[in-house]
Amino acid sequence: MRQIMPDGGRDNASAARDVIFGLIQGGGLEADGRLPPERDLCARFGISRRAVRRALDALEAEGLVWRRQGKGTFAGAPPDPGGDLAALIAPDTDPLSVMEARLALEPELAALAARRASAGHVAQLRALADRAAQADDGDAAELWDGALHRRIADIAANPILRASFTLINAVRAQQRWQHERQLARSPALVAEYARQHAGIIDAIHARDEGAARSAMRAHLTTLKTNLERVRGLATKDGPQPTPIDPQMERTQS
Amino acid sequence: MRQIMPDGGRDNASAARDVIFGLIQGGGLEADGRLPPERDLCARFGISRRAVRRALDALEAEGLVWRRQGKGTFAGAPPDPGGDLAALIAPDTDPLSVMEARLALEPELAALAARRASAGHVAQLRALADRAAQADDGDAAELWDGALHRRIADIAANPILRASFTLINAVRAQQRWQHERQLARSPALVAEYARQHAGIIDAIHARDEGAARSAMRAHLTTLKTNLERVRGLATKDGPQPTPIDPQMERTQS
DNA sequence: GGGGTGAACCAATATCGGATTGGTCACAGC
DNA sequence: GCTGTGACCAATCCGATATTGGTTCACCCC
Repeated sequence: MRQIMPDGGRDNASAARDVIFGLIQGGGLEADGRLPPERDLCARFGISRRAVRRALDALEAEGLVWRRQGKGTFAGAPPDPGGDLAALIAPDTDPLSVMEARLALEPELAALAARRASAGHVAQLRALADRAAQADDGDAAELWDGALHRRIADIAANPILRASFTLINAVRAQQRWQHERQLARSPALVAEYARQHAGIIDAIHARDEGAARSAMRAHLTTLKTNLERVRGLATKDGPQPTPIDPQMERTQS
Repeated sequence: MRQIMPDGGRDNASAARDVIFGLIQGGGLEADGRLPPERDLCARFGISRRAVRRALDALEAEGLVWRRQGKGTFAGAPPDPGGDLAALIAPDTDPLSVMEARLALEPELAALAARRASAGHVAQLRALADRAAQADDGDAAELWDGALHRRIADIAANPILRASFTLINAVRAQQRWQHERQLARSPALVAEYARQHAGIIDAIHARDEGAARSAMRAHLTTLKTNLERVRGLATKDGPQPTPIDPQMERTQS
């Protein structure tokens, strides 16, 4: 069998696309998502390299694979340039350091957003806050809450702080402690967060940098307190700022 | 002459430290800041490798060099793990956004440092501040100033904020505007900076988080003002610093 | 001519082995 | 005790070679 289809051209490429797509979804490839070299696929399917490349072009256009010269073709999304940094520092982090970082960054982002937000921006923020408030489960609430905070970071329009904020999110997404975060999202708290969101957005709308900063700080402090209460069943000694020691996490829990 | 000092031990290490320090400041090393391998230094000074390593330990503790197994010993700050990230966002940055980011981050880092600094840490900071104050040229001053700020970030002991701070430094090192930074380092200003450094360190020593935050903010505000003045001279049309976004810079406040 | 095939070539990456370099340890000497 | 010495380990670099995606070209077939 030299060819998938008895006769050439576009039919070969299209058929190859489907077969390769099956490979991807069927899991018939390396653990890292790598799929065979183009030349191997040529031989396997008995078609020209051009047809294989056309098939891969299609899959790439669909966002199903990504390719790198000299490296190979891989299934899934291309790797995130900043993700490796997050993975690098993630082992040294804990919920406290994340909240510290958010408390350092986000109030300033809110202040900058207050300085630079347009009317359209404010409307976008209100829409996001509404969705967060009306979300009926914790997952949805967290999704919209995250989108709101991210939008504020966007409006602040500082590339460096934006990248730092993204880094925090990447660390958070590195997910451990997801469970605690979920617990800190009871309906009563979601209502409280909604009020605080409104306050932040009002301050941004009023172009009041100081108020935006304070409101964001208060919001994050509330979040931090609730997070500590949920997981603080272990560390009972109050508001002690807790050293960032690797071993602190392994006690009692 | 087999030894720097006729008789061994700590004297050799200490003398070697000074000679190597001269190498660093005298610029007698490769363009990338690399200094000779430890074994070469042994041969050159006629002392044991242990003594050389002790000398390098001291320099490393001072933050003047960094070492990597298999790679070498280098003068200056350790390389940014997120350097590629910095290169990615560098095109979108300008001196204003850098100072914004520093103003957002470093006051919080100073506050955390005040919370967590040990007596030894404070001593290190004072030593670095002294060197910065006594530096006789702008390059040296910037070297020691950078080391001081970096050490504060280290003492803050928050991995995420540390990474963000490193990101800022990477963007700054991406160097354009080096010239402006140089101009903002006149002797009179260096003296002013020295006073402010002392104030920051005093606050850290006193464990006064609020004072440390304020002092750092004041210091950076001074820096920003001077930088803007220098830049204002270069671009005659006032401090208008290339808006990041068409609609953002209009508020004029 | 348009589309396809095959082959060659290019550029980026991986891989492998040997050399280099910082990190560490055991032992001897004072 | 501390210091010097040597040896070894682990991470890194360097060069040569192979692999891989990207590109171009001549050629063929409807």
